[in-house]
Amino acid sequence: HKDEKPELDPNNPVANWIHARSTRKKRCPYTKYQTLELEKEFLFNMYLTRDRRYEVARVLNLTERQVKIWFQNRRMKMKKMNKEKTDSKDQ
Amino acid sequence: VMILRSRFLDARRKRRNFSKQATEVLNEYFYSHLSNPYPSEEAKEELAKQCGITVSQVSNWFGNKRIRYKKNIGKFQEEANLYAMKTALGARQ
DNA sequence: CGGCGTCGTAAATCATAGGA
DNA sequence: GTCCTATGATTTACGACGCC
Repeated sequence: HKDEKPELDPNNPVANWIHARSTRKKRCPYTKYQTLELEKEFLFNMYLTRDRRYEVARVLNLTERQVKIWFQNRRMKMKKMNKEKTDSKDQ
Repeated sequence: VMILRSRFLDARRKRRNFSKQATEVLNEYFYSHLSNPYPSEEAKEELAKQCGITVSQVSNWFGNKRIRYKKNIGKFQEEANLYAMKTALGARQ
């Protein structure tokens, strides 16, 4: 018989998996205050203007990149919550 | 009706470990796709149906399983062998 | 091209179920 | 009930790719 799929290394099943780069910043949980303020801002508007992003980052001592990503993640969370709500209603 | 609804919501609020059969199904998929344990959306839906859980829960399960397996392959060796054997036996037409 | 959008995920962490 | 580990869910941080 033949090897149809490239089973690269049976001793290394993990070799082909997705791996985070070593340069990735370690996850750093935000404080209650930071999260609360971010939630308040999200309630005000789900999408940030550049000025608001700068201001929020400055006040919470986060980078603009962190604030941008927090909003992206928060929107995905909202989407997931809405889906679960409609799914349970529609059975 | 309100009682049933609230009971249902309460049941959802408390985390429960998945049933033995559900875990069995998920592990069978995981170990039979060990070189690429990333089920497609369609596969996730099928697994969710078989296990009686949501697609999100299937995604969570695979995410947790991949990282925990990778972090300590040795700890899962026995389990891996068990499911490899099970798959091999089942594959004999 | 740059930058922000979503989507799917890694990895760490949280919360607590469950069993000794 | 206490202690501990396993397990399911949530939280940061990216990579890949899309649109404008």
